[in-house]
Amino acid sequence: MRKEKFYLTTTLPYVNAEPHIGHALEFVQADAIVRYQKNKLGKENVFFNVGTDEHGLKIYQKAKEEGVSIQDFIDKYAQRFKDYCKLFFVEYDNFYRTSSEEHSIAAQKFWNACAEKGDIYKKKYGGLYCVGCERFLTEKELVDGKCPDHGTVPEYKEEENYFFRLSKYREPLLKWLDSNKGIIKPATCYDELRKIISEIEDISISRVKENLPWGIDVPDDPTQVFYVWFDALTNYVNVVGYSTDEDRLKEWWPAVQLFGPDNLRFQGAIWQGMLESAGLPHTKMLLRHGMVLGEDGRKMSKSLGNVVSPFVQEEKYGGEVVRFYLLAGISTFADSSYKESDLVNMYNARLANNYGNLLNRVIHLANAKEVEINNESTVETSFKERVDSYKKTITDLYDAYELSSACEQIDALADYGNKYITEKEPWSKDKTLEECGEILNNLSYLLKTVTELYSPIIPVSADKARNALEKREKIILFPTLDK
RNA sequence: CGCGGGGUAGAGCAGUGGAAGCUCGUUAGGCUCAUAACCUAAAGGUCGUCGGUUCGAGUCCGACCCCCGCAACCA
Repeated sequence: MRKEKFYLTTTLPYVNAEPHIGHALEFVQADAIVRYQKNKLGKENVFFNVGTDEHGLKIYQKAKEEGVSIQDFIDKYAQRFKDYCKLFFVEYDNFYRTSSEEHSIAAQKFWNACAEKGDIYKKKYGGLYCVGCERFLTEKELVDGKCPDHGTVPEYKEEENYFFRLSKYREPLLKWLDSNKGIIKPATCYDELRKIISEIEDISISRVKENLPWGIDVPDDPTQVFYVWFDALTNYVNVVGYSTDEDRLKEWWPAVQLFGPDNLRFQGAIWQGMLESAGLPHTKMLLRHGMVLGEDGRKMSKSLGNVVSPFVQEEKYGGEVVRFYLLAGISTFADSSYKESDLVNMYNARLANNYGNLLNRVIHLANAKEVEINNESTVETSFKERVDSYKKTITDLYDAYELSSACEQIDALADYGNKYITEKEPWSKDKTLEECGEILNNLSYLLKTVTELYSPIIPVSADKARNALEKREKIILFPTLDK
């Protein structure tokens, strides 16, 4: 019997700008889910893909603007994103780059698969074209009928592009969604996605190469290149062997896909249509995380001046503390504000005062009284049952991808430990050494459990805590932060 | 009437018909093993507004007000 496999992928950030706090949220959530699954299923049965989306007009333009070669430009940003992962302890199994040779080949094979299904056709497309921008503008972008960047009136121009027959999959996709209602989180997205699918039309999937040299060549048509989304989306299957290793693909795909609010259309509708066209199974689970808003509750933007820099935050508090806040403090699926005061409060309350402090209380007392701890076999049954019932609740939450709720329950378990030690008073002179030993051994089991459950969230500190507990070394893991 | 989410104690949130809750913060007391940490208790809300259904509504229905996100490439 085949062992259960777990494959999770994030979306691939588009590398035309520096990583922002939202990327951190997605990466960190993904990493926490993956670490939990690796603990549960074993590392070899879990696969974690991240990467960067490196084609398209904006990158082409940006590189030109900066006066560097496209290759240098994308290499630099891919590296920025790799470093970014390291900053927040994100350990991916693969970093996918859409500029790679293998990606081009696989994407072309994907195209051919859709073409063989009769789902790709050529069509003339007309629109307002700005010569300065070298691209079509939408009505919305225009200011007084002029291009906002160049101040010129765009001209009507026609271009012939390839289109993907997405409309053909409208009904099949609705059917799929309706018979898989639990496939998307949060559940409130279900109606939204259903509406998106019910309104999907065919989409343009290529650009004229003359206008946009930076893209993957369309098979058998040297005048056209892939529209960036159409190649980028295929990465999720390419990375696990699409077109190169059928067995491997079957072993891993479908994946759990994590993405942001603006990506519901692409991941939930377009990509699902593409999969169906190519004869591949649909995504296993669609997780749409929330948006990190500014302290004022609005979307971060330079003009509002409410942008939180992940680099400044990391420098100030350390990657793990920021990570903890993103996972425990920021709502997992709903939009929520990033507030530094909340970060400090939550860190102090949960990690420093509750968990960290309890760890020291137990280690310190165990050493002072010279009693045995870390003996699981002698933990009091009723106490163990209590701890294990918390553990069950928490692992259920992890399995449901409810990260912030899981964190809340881990905190509740540590809190139970603090109440327990206060009530039992193992430091009291009235207690025999035997009683004291039992109380502290119970608590060491609780701490071991808390540490294990926290390890997907704060992996480095969890390691240190495990070590400290085993060696009975007193350690200030989480120094209190000033407000 | 573009689509969607939301308005519950100072802050952040849970709660979808039956005695208003949680965390942080605040105040008071206790403890003293511990990172001025921990424990207990208290104060603090006419659940956006108005109307309706019901024996009973934060919870259902209607209208309205306000906030936020999205609307073919910013997670």
